[in-house]
Order: sequence, then C-alpha cells, then structure tokens
Amino acid sequence: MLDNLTEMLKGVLEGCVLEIISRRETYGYEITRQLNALGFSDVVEGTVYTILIRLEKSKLVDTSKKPSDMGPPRKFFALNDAGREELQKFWGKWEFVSSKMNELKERKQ
Amino acid sequence: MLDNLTEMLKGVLEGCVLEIISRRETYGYEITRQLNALGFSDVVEGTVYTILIRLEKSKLVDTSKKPSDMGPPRKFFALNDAGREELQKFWGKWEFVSSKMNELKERKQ
DNA sequence: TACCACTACATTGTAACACGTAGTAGTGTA
DNA sequence: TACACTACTACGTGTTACAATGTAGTGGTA
Repeated sequence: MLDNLTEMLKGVLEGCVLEIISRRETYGYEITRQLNALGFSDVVEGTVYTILIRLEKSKLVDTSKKPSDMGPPRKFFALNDAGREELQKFWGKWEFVSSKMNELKERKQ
Repeated sequence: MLDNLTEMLKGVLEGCVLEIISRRETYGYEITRQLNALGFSDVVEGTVYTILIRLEKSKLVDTSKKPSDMGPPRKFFALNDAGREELQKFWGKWEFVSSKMNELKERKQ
C-alpha cells in the first residue's frame, strides 16, 4: 500500500540509527531488526551497515568487537559526545521539517 | 542552526510541490517563493524546476503556457487525476513515516 | 541610452543516500 | 550433511536536492 518509502527515508534513517544506538550499545544486525519492528520492514542489513560505516567514519560512534554465543562476533556501536550532539541536531531538523509539513498539509487556503 | 536540510527534504519536497499545485494552478517561480515562505528558505529554483519536469514526465500534471505582465511567459502546472492520486499516496506515506519517527522519538525504553 | 533589479525558465554536473545483490563466516539443529 | 539463523562486508545502481550558469522579458532610473 505504501509501496516505496525509500526516498522519504533518505536523511531520516541515519537519525533513527543514531537514536537506537543512543539507548544502549548495540550492533548492526539487531539495529536492522529494531527498524523492521518499528515498521520500516523493508530496511535491509546492507543499508544499515552502510549507515554504520558512515557514522564510524564521521567519528560519531565508538566501536568494539565482542564475541557472541549465537554466531560470529558482534561489532558494537556506542554514541560518543559528537554523536549525541549530532542526534540532538537531527531531532531539531526533524521537528522543523515535520512541523512545516504538517502546516502545509493542514493549511486549507 | 538547522544547517542543512537537504537530505531530509529528499522524498518530501516533491510531495510539497504536488500539494501546492493541488491548491490552484501555479508556476515554478511562485512555487519556489511559497516553499521559501513556508520555511524551506534554501530551496532554489533549479530544484523546483527539476521536480516540475519530473512531474511532467511522470504525467502527474498538465501544463499550459500563459503570458505575464511581470516578465517572461509562465508555465502553469495543474494536477490531473494521476497527480491527485499520487498526492494522496504521498500523504499516506508521510503519515506513516512521521508517526513511526515520533514513536521512536517518544519511546523511552 | 545604459544599467540594474526582478521575474521566469532551463540545463548540466555533483554529492549524498538507500538499497539490491552477493559473498564470507560462525552456531545450532534436524 | 544440510539448512536456518546470526553477523558483517563490499560493490554497483538509481534517485534526489542542489550548485552553478545561462537565457530572456519587463520596468525603473540615472
């Protein structure tokens, strides 16, 4: 029904990942599952991993490898100070854009 | 402060243009001004024109050239049935994504 | 006349992003 | 042995907003 959210997710998915990581240290596979559970059911691992690598390159997260008893070792991600700042900026932008969008939607001029 | 909305506007700007056109037949230059007035002050004409050409190619709008007493002739755009359907779909997607985003934002788990 | 501001549209190239696809590898189970 | 699930990585593609630039019509002004 909502056949393709791809374009609308551009620019917000990274923020979602930041928000999820901010709750607690976590790893790519689980982040993907959480996004799917949220409702973004078409988001695949490849997408999440590219975002995580981007966050790492931008130095917004700290990483650490930890063994798992369910499969290969996990690469955990945790927000650092720069990441927390970026997350706050992200929600600021979201607040702005979504308020303007709703204004446009509601306005019957 | 909200230094760059570019990425977050991807996927929503086209919907904004559709919504603006749905109110009444209008043209690129004015659409740009309306978006700027809405708060999307960095949106430039080039962006709007590429969207309009895209809408035209997708056959979501009907166009007509009309003279202006303020400058060059204007290319007016009007939504057709396919465009109205697309606009409805767009708001459906927006409703979905924004509700999920707010759910994520509010949820303190 | 010459110049400028405003209106109005079009085109080209670029960077960023989500995603498809494919591959590698560890663990548990039937 | 085969499969399912977990877990990460890499490469290529299509879409998008935007910067930059150019063209052109109108009106004002010095």
